Amino acid sequence: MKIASWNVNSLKARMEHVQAWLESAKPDVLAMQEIKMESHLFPEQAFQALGYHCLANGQKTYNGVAIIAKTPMQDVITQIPNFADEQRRVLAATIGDLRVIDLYVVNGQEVGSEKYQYKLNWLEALQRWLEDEAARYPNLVVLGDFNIAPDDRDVHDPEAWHESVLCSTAERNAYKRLLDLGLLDSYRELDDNGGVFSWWDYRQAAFRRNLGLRIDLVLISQALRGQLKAAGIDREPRKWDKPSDHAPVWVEL
DNA sequence: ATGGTTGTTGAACAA
Repeated sequence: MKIASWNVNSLKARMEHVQAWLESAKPDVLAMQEIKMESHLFPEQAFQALGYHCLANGQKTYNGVAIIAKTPMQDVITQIPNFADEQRRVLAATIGDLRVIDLYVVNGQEVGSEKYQYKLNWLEALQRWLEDEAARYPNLVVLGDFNIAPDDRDVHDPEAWHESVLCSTAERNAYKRLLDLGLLDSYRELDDNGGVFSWWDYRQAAFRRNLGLRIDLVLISQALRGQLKAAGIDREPRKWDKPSDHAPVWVEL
């Protein structure tokens, strides 16, 4: 079973890329972030034609997450419980014997900013929710755009990024607390090497120069560790014309 | 070099 995550940076702008990637990679589940459209505009029929069931949790202009899956989805949650938030950033569903939680973590803009504080508050609320989800669902997959590079191996220039947003100690500690719930970074389980990234800025030819960060992650619960066959980051779509700034990341269970 | 690029909405914001 192949499960993938992709920050598409506008599904309207990226629909052709997503369709092309689905036809080549053939994931059973794809969690998307930054669909940047309201739920009723989600192109459900086009995905159904490719054999996918659809769930969308969108809003106008910004944010928005969606999950498509080859089998039906149940027990859907579209917001972090007990956390007032206008922004559409989470989507959870049960798919077969898996609980899948799609996240578009707050970017945070700059350390010390209001948006950074919102990010830390959001991560704290996420932690409380995932404690419940982890207790309820042993077979848990938490994936998406985490907007946190877990450690310096995930950063092209750790000195330049030292204590800046996406790399700060407070963000990394919040990430570590998520792992303390019994979650594993599937990519790191199978590859210790640095220099492998999932996001490259559009500016300064960052992709060509591999000036990136690994901020798109697929976390799996320890109960699923024995089923982990492979994990990867597919750089190909980042080479296409008018790409998303993120690459799809995936696991095979 | 506080630059640069892209997407959405209509000059500014977010990433």
